[in-house]
Amino acid sequence: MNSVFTTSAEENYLKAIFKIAEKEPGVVLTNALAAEMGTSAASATDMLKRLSDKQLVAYEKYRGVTLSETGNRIATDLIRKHRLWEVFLVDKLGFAWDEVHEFAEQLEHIQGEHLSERLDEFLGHPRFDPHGDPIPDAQGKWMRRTQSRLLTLTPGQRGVVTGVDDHSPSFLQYLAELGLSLGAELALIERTPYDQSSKVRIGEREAVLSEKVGQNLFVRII
Amino acid sequence: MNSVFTTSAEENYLKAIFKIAEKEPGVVLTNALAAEMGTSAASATDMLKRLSDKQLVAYEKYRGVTLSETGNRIATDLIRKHRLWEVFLVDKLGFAWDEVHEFAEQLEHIQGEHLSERLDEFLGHPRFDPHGDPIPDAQGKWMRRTQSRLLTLTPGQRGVVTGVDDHSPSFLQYLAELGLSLGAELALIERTPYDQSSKVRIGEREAVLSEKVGQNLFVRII
DNA sequence: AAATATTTTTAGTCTAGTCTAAAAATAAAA
DNA sequence: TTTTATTTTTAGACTAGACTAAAAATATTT
Repeated sequence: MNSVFTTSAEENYLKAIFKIAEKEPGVVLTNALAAEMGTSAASATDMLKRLSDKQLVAYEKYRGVTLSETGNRIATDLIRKHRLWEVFLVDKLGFAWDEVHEFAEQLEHIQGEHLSERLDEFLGHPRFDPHGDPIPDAQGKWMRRTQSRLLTLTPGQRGVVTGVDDHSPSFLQYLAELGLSLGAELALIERTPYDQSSKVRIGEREAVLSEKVGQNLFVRII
Repeated sequence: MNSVFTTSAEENYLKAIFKIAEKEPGVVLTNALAAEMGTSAASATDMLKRLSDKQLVAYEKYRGVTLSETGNRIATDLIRKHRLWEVFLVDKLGFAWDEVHEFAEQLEHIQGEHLSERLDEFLGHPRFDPHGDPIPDAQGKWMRRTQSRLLTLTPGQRGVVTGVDDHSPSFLQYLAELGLSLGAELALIERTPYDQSSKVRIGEREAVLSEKVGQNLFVRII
């Protein structure tokens, strides 16, 4: 349906623009894009010209870039495929949630008719990936959800883990060791004013979580 | 385990060399390789130098090329992954046997630890792909099988469809319409001496199959 | 064995995507 | 508002993988 041929490199830039604009709405600057991609600003400028020629972005020299309608659609579809493949890798192949990103990074670029529809169907139309991130539907619509950072809980409140804001394998592994996978329940016992660390109960166990963890862990308050 | 980084382009050449050598054992000539790859002889020569530098092939100017131990291992592993993904696409995602080649052609290049082991496990260690081609095991060992071309049957003999020697979508679709999927039974009623066409019974139906079909359809005689 | 045909390699060019260094534009400070 | 700092773009070069045209090597005929 999308009629524009895109290379993997172009697709990765589109995703990066989407990701930056998601956190910081508005125009995306060349340097921010280069940093996100881990390349030089010169390379980013080069690519922005290509993407602009293909009408995938609105780009004004020195002023920054935004995704076009088509560019947005492609980026959304990539994220959809990335997250569907992650569900496949975890639910069906049995990988841990910290092992799947690199695979999905490759799998999201697989081209062809009906692949994501069939995959989505096979997986039972999952709405969230193994890290709790929402999976846009086939029309590119996003599921909205109310979740809070652990840091915003007050002592006595309880929550269910719904997602993370840091996808690094080390953080994900640490959480898994603590028993804090998606769906796990925790209760905030107290917060230390000095360093904003959170003492929590996880099932039978107690643990002290740093401010950094409190910042990067999402829960639904129950 | 393989420690040699290979690009998708290099991998496709290794597969092509393997494929040619499989049909016509011995040294593979540059022109044959170029034809198989759909490129020019100059491009093939270029790539042979690269593959030779990486010790993936034994290449002698003007004399042709053979796969090294490592090259053979990589090609075998690609075929393994290709065929495992085809099983996934047909058995799990519900694609038809004529729709999966292009997807698998991309999926076979996905890199990462343990992916094919996990996929193989998930699929129940299949020994043949949806076209009846054998899937080498994790050690690169091939399953050998006794099968005959339909053309070699004599009237009265019965067989089970075990594979095809032509993977084109049009042939595969035609077979599917005839009810000749993998595992289907047929009986040879008669063979016309004039054009070597085969009149067969498939369940309740009868069909006349051309010499070309008889040449490209494998059966196990029962 | 010489002439001709075929195959293969070399030489030179192209594109996508990367880089560094230098130039130009914009933003911030004096 | 002029100077300084920062950001962005341009210029030029590199690599992988492709191409065409020409040259060289091998194979086939006569």
